[in-house]
Amino acid sequence: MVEPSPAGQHTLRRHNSALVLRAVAGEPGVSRAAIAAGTGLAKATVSSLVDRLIAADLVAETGPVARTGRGRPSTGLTLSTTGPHGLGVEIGVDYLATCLVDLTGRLHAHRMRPGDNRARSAPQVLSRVIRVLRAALREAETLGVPVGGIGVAVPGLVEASTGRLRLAPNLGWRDVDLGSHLSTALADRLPPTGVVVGNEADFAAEAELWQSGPAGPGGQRDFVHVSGEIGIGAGFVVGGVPFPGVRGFSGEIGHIPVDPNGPVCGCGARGCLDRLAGLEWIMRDAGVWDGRPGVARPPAEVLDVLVERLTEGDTRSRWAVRAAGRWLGIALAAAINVLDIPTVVLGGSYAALEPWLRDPLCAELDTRVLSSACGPVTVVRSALGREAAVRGAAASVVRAIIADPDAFVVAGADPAG
Amino acid sequence: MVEPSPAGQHTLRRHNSALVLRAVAGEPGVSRAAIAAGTGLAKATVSSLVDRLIAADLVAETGPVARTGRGRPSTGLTLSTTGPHGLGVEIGVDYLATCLVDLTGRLHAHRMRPGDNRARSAPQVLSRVIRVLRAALREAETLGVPVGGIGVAVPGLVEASTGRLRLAPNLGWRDVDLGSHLSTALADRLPPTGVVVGNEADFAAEAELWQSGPAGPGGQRDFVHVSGEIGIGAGFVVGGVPFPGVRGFSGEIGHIPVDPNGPVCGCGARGCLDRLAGLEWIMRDAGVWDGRPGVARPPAEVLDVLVERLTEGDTRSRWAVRAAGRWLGIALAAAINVLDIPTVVLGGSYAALEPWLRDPLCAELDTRVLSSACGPVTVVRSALGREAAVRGAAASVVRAIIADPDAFVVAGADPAG
DNA sequence: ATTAATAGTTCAGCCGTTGAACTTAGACGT
DNA sequence: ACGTCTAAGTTCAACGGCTGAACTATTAAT
Repeated sequence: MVEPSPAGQHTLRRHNSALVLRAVAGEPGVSRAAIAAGTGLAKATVSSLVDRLIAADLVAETGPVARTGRGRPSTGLTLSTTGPHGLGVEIGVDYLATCLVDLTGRLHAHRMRPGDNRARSAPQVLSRVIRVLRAALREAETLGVPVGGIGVAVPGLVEASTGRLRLAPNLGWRDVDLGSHLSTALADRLPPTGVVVGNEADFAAEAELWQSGPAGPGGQRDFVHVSGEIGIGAGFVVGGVPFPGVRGFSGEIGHIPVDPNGPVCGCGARGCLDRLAGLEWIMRDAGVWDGRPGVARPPAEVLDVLVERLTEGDTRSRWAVRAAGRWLGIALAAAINVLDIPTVVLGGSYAALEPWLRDPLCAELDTRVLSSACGPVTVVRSALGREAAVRGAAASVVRAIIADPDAFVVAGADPAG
Repeated sequence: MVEPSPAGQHTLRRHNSALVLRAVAGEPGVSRAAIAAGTGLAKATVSSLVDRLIAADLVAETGPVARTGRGRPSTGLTLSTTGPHGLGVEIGVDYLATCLVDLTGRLHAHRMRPGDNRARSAPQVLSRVIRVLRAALREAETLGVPVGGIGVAVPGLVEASTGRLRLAPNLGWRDVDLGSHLSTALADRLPPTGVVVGNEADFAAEAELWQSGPAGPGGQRDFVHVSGEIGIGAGFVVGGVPFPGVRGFSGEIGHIPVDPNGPVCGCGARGCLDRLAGLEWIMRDAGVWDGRPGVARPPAEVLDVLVERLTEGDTRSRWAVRAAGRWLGIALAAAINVLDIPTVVLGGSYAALEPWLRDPLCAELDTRVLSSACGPVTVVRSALGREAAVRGAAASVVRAIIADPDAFVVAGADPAG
């Protein structure tokens, strides 16, 4: 929704600060003059804004030299690497991951702590999350970098307005008020932006957007990022901005009915995509894993075994992945007909399976997406691995700062000076 | 996308003008003082902005009296009924409709001209559209009301960036540059806002939003409006704003695959919703119409026959509509899992069938929408009939003016003064 | 008639942006 | 080595829009 608030002079500053910072982020090393030319702002304005951004340690000068040709050489500007960092946590089904990224998106610290979270109660896991976060905050302190905010990725429906986790089937959680719980527990060290909770698939999409630079994956700033794991989720990016849906529950493509009379899914419905193309079932169908679904997860190595067999040409594995590709194509055709986002990024474990998923997937998309008559649906493979969600959680903090730096500028200007 | 343009003082005016105008639109009869209190702007600012809006004839004073109690009585403000009007045209499969609405959304003139457009070539239909538009413009002139812009509703994929109609299966058209064609043909009488082409389902959703007041249907400003006719389309409204998708092709729920191995649809794919729950097929299955699909359309009265039989309790009709309701539920479950818009408005011919569609539809939604565990999906019936699309086309013109009046204010201030 | 209360206007002041003039700093040519 | 040229960045008066306080206008209540 458009903000229904009055606009004053400070609104201009805010808007233009964001504009300038975005220019710096989009083209590291730009000069003030180039920003002025690119944005349409006057040189004087850009200088004034840049000074403030430098004072807040969001932007840094790369040094006074940057030879171009004739005339006074320009002073390059970049996002400050000593500015506020984003701290990301992912509460996975069988691990806890953290990472720290700077304003440019570069990874500074990454930790992975295995351990089945389904075996523990929500409070147990939460106190572990708090310990892990405190450790990460300490680590940032020893590294000498300030933490701007914390992003928390969870595999479930997160209410955007409140930060409550409403439903996490794979964790077996319901109605956990993650946002305020973590905020109060960390009240003594709460970073400026606070704690933002979100869905892992949405964060993964954000990481993809970040990783692939300002142009986005495949040169697109609009894409569907599919996180294919045990459960299948999607994150949407429209015009370079995440689309969270009304309440934040968008992207649950794992529960699109692709075969209305098909097998029963864990959610109780019949023929959900999760049940027909989820990693667990692909592995069962391929015969690379014989665990019962939902009881214990296939270990990460099983994916490697599957890929190996696929490479060798194993018929059963190939058949299983082809079938999954077709079902995925049907679900994505539904999603694209609904949303009109003609680029698909295969992420998570699907990235590794892309060579074998691609053809059956594209075949379904070509016949079933109405707008494919007006231009093909592009399918690309994610550049990021399984750490996409954590990185996205951390990056979302940083993205929020870049999208609206002014609050941070005035807040940061006081203690800095 | 967020606009990457610099913000100056004029941007403030623009934003705040829209803010004030929206306040007037949302609560007809408000005083300047109430607007100031409601928006947070200073009284002086509101006065200044209102004066400009009155000068541009977007706002009118209702007369200097409006007794409240003690103190100086307030001067009520409303949207001007003599201000710019929106002219809407709908190119239906077997009719051409026009209408004229004022800033408040009230219908001033409405014409319906039957005639099968599939029998004619696109240029033939276009010249007829131009004649019809010229007639409507003359009529507006004799009524003494200015026309602010023209909205054109078409049953097909319209490229938002260019106004080109890329594909209209039910008309048999491909790649018709409606926008620029109409603009040049009407160049001598082109209204300020020009010509905007859009999908009929999107416009219908916009009409629904308008009709149901600032709160939206069912008190929601987020909903999926389903236009159920021969083809099934949907328009999405998120936060009170239409969601057009990346290229403007969103909402093609008629081609969601609901039964991957089902019957072949006109688009070539198998088991599309159109083929299983489109009006033509409901009528065939119900036995109220025996025309061959796609050859000639069932006349409008057939719907009345169907409704009559349903009311009488005819088993075959009820069975056919129940089946359609289930398929529709499956498709909408997919859409809602993707988009997270938990309110469905049944529009078009589906509005008349709502009593019989409702139960099977809701049953599917309850089991198949993952987030239904966090709150039920609401299903309501549209207040508007089949004229929703034309009205939406006209209303979209007016909505654009209200959303960004400033361009109109400065443009209108010159010739007015 | 006086007082109280509310609506709307006027005006000096503040703030951010702007464009022009100015300063800075290196490259090129002789 | 020196002056000239070019482009980057800064300074400053001016402009436009918002604001709060003071002021006027208009009605009800005492």
